[in-house]
Amino acid sequence: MASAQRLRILQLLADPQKHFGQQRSADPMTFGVCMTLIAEALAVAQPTASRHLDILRQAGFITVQRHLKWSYCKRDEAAISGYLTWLGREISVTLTDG
Amino acid sequence: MASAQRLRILQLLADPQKHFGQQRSADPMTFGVCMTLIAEALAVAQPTASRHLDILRQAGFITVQRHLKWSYCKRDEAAISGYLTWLGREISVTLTDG
DNA sequence: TTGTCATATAGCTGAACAGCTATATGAATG
DNA sequence: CATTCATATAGCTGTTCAGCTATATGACAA
Repeated sequence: MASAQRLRILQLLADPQKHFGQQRSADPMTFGVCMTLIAEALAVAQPTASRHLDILRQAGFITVQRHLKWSYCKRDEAAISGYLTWLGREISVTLTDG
Repeated sequence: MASAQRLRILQLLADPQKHFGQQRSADPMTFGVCMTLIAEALAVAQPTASRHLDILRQAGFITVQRHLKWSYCKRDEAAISGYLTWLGREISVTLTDG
């Protein structure tokens, strides 16, 4: 699931204030970040970002919350860390704390 | 780096005794597992397995030790768990112990 | 109800990838 | 020195994937 671009999205969303502080419609920390800003940050066209974000959503790594005309994307921390734990078990590694 | 087939190889090599107990030329636990047996276990042609194993070796996840006419593959536990730790930091997750 | 804006979908293209067969290499054996 | 066997390389094919443009959708604003 984790292409380089999708990892990058998860990285950006880990610090919304830093990367998306310019968002005016809603607080990026509380509500999440709208897709257009994410597309800009990745420097890809809007449909490209839309597809990446949809895949992340299907995989459960982000939630997408509609409000007015925007879709706000936010990390699902439990799902992300759960995935890493699963991956560690899958290849029989005892993870060290990060 | 981690395609499904390459994850599968790491899984198989996590328990050499169980999956490659039939290896006669050397103890799979101590020396590693030869490529032909891995190809059989994956049910792919020998060159296909050879490429996967070379990629795993380049990535540092396995070591390949030549002895007589065989190449014995073995997990590099430090590299694997180091990778997972790196991945966790990369996406800003504090890993839980597995 | 028309226009505008954010997002989604359709459909295309080129690159990367995993599989295969055929063949080369290199070491050990007869 | 020829043969055999494990592995590597070359080269092909079909599939997946990430990007794009064009266009549809759906909601709010005028």
